Amino acid sequence: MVTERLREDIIEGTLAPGTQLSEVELATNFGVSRGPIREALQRLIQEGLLRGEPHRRVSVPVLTKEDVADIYLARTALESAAAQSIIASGKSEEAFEQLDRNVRAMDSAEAAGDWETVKRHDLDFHTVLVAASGSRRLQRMFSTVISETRLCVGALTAEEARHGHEGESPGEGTHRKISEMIRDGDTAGALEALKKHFDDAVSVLAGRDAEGPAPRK
Amino acid sequence: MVTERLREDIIEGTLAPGTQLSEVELATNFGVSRGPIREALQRLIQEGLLRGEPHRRVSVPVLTKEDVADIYLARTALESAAAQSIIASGKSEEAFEQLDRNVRAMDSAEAAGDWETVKRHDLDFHTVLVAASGSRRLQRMFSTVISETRLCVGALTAEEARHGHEGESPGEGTHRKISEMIRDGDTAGALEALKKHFDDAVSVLAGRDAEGPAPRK
DNA sequence: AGTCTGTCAAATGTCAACAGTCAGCAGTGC
DNA sequence: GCACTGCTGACTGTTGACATTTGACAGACT
Repeated sequence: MVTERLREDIIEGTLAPGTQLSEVELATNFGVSRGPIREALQRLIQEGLLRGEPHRRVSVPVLTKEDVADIYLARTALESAAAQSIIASGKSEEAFEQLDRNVRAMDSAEAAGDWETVKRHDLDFHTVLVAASGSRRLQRMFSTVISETRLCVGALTAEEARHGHEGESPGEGTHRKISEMIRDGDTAGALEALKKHFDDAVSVLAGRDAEGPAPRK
Repeated sequence: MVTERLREDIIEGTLAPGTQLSEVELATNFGVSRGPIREALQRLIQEGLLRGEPHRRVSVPVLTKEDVADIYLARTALESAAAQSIIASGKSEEAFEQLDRNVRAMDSAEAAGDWETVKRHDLDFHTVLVAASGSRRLQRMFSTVISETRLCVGALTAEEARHGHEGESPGEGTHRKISEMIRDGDTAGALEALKKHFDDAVSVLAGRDAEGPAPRK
């Protein structure tokens, strides 16, 4: 339970990237001992939400452009495999049903201008996609990279997202396209749509934070 | 360090699948307190080498046929992505060099009849493949599934492996084929070779342990 | 006889205290 | 003035003991 709260704090951005965390401080803040704190930290380290070296304070990672690209490379691998698996095992129909529900929710949220909800349903869409594959390993691995993704897009605003897409087709439509490709059993098409979706996302995320020439040391 | 020893014990098969582990027992056996033991156990649980529920003893998982198929589905996803990434970023040459070294080592070990060494180089080949992609996430995720793979093939003998391949082309050649496909930049060919390699492996592993009709309860 | 409940032992989750290690800083020598 | 050495402080890694929960066994009731 303490893991959850810490995870939220990291993802929500309450804990800025680069922040160094002290075990005793966290322990007093959460009102528990250092034991549970250590477990939570270790778990989050293995999820990639924290970086930690022996005898050194754990810290919230600062994600470079390379990290962002890497995260989306990993997501491409996982979600492509999930889509292939879904189509290959003939579960396209029920997968589409669940996915479409998310797509519609996303659309209505966008129409209402509720950007936070759009983001949530976006993430949910991809989570549902991987879950529909029924693969425990895929889901386990995905849960870690989706956390890192949330870390990336946590502070992303609607304007930034729109800015990256300037002139292009509206990015939101690609979710619908992906789900329809899966429904139709078009593996190659689904993979292509997924890849394009992720390439767009990377360009948006890399385009914004011109966070200077990362401190060399 | 205690994590390493426990991991080895699990993978080597010293701890039979289904065994229930007690924290205090492990602590006394290793000569350390329960703290480090808990950390090690938690780490191994997140690696998939142990199963654990709250207030319940952790246990070595018994891998069903579905689990084996799932592990190899995950490996297909990861290694396919690695191969694609290697070719796309033009690192085919140096990747081939490293891979070929492993292939040759495997061949010589097989000629010498040293099956354990063959298995080790087999696993190393795939580890090198993923490492050559340069993706930290891919490597991180792969390290967990390769551990589970070692759990699968731990007790696999040369006869069992040969039995599964009866009549087919020698399974070892596929490694060479994969590395050559990567060298030549043939993405589709590499993916196909990988998939075939894994399908063979699954059929071998599923074919052996006719572990009866898994206890229903 | 079968089932249910009360009790008990063992194991896990948690806590506070101890030992070991690293970063920063003052002081000294060149 | 600059670099090196020794020290101080804080933090992590580890330990042993305490509370809480689970699983099982024995006994009584239907």
